[in-house]
Amino acid sequence: MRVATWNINSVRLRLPLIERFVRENKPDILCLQETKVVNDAFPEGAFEQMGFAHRAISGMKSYNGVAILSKIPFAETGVLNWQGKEDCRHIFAKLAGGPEIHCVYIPAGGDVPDPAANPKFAHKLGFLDDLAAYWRGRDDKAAPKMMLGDFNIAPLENDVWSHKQLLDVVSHTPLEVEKLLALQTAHDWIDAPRRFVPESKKLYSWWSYRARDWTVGDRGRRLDHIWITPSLLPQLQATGILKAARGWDPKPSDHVPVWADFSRP
DNA sequence: ATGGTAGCGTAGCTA
Repeated sequence: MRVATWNINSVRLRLPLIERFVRENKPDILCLQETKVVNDAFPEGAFEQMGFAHRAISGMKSYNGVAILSKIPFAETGVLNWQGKEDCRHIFAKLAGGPEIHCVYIPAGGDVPDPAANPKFAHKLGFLDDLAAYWRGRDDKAAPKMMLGDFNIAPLENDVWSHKQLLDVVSHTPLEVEKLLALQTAHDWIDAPRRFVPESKKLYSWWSYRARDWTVGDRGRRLDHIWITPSLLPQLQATGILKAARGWDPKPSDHVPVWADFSRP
């Protein structure tokens, strides 16, 4: 079973690229963030044709939006809200006879890394606190789950192109990294791609649009993550980050797909 | 220190 996550930055605009990814990489479960479309206008037919007969979507006008597209039936789906906002950032689906899958889009947090001066950064930190409290409060720690998506934080030194130069840049500040690690601890989450790529090696999933040439200097960040519970670790076979998708034509997302393969129990 | 690009939706917000 292959599970993938991709911040697609408009599901409607990026449909041809999604079709290419699905054709070439054959995910069984595809989690999307920043779909940027209300549910009524979500291109369900295109996903049906790609073989995703089971779909959980949560979208709003212009911003955010998450979706789980699946070839495997769901036993249950739901939407979760944090910080008192219904802003379409968290959707989950429990597979029939399989793990629970949480697709999350953590707020980006604006530009100023000070929660007193920047409400968007305060929202990001509060969202992380709420999510950690949710996972700390669940009493079924042993049940297999994964949480994946655009977390908008690159926690490790080699999750960014320059640790020193990004210490004051939202996405890599010590404050939000600390909150992300607290969230990780709250449910014993395992960082799946780092099981295969040592922390000493650079690993990115995002390259800014705001560069003339995204390949110059390889100034990336690992903002997109796949976390799994220890109960799923024995089934984890491989992970990958499809860097080539950053250069796909026409009009790529600034994020690339991250995937993980699991053996079926 | 600033601005750079992208998407939605058609101005300005968010990233």
